[in-house]
Amino acid sequence: MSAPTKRNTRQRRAIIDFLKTRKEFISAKELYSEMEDSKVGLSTIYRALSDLVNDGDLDVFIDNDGESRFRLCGSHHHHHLLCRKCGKSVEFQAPEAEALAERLGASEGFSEMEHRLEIIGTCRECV
Amino acid sequence: MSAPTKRNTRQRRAIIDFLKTRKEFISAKELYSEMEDSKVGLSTIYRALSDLVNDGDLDVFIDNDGESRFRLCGSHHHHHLLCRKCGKSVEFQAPEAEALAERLGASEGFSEMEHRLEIIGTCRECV
DNA sequence: TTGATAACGGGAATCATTGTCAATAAGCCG
DNA sequence: CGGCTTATTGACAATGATTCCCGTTATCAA
Repeated sequence: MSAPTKRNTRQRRAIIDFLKTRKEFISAKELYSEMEDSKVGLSTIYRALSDLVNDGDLDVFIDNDGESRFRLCGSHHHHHLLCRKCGKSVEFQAPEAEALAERLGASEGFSEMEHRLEIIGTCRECV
Repeated sequence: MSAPTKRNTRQRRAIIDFLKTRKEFISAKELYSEMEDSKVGLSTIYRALSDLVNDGDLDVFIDNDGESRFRLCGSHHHHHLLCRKCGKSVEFQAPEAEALAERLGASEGFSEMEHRLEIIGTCRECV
């Protein structure tokens, strides 16, 4: 799955290793600062992330601030339930949502579906 | 649904009127150039779009270039299926999603649920 | 009509991302 | 083990969408 044409550099290894330890989505900048000990340049991080996305090894989505966030594929897909007042968030799996996405997309002739489901509510403490 | 605190200015009317004639999603810049004759400043367009989104009158999504694209909402709550390559979008209703959000939220002690579901895929033409 | 102030607009500022290019280091061959 | 070729790196500049700033203008309640 990884492209065979890329060289196996210290920087690229460091980035992949870091991503393996990381469950949640992370932005390029965050990766840069959390990896500062590894001495990897920001440009290199952007390039590596872009390559990994093209190779299908990373999931991406663009958040509400227009910033891309990345995560290694293959961790379990989940969604967020979050409180509109305190921001507390709970992760959950929703197999129904996976199926729904697949079915609805296919019915319109779409393929390779991804989806995002976000539920916003008021939590017990904030009512 | 529109906020009552906003003034009814020529510019805001022009933007809303333009959007009413427009079925597809449009970016702020495109709106700006297509509305040249109306002499509305770019800052004003960004502000108006942002207000309309906050009031729930506009749908937005961020395309693959990180650019926001806007369109007047229909009256019913709905979700979007969109093509990751050409940006074509299809609206759909998903009563299952409403029920899912309600049930999952309640099971964690949340109330007054809202939700957003977005399905991204590759459309027939872009495969 | 008038006064308070929300909205405007043009340009500067911001910030994520991409481009540039000289220096560096993988991977290969002998 | 060296030396060679060339992909990769990284510091910095450039880009481009969006937001900020602030003096001016327009709305609207009184």
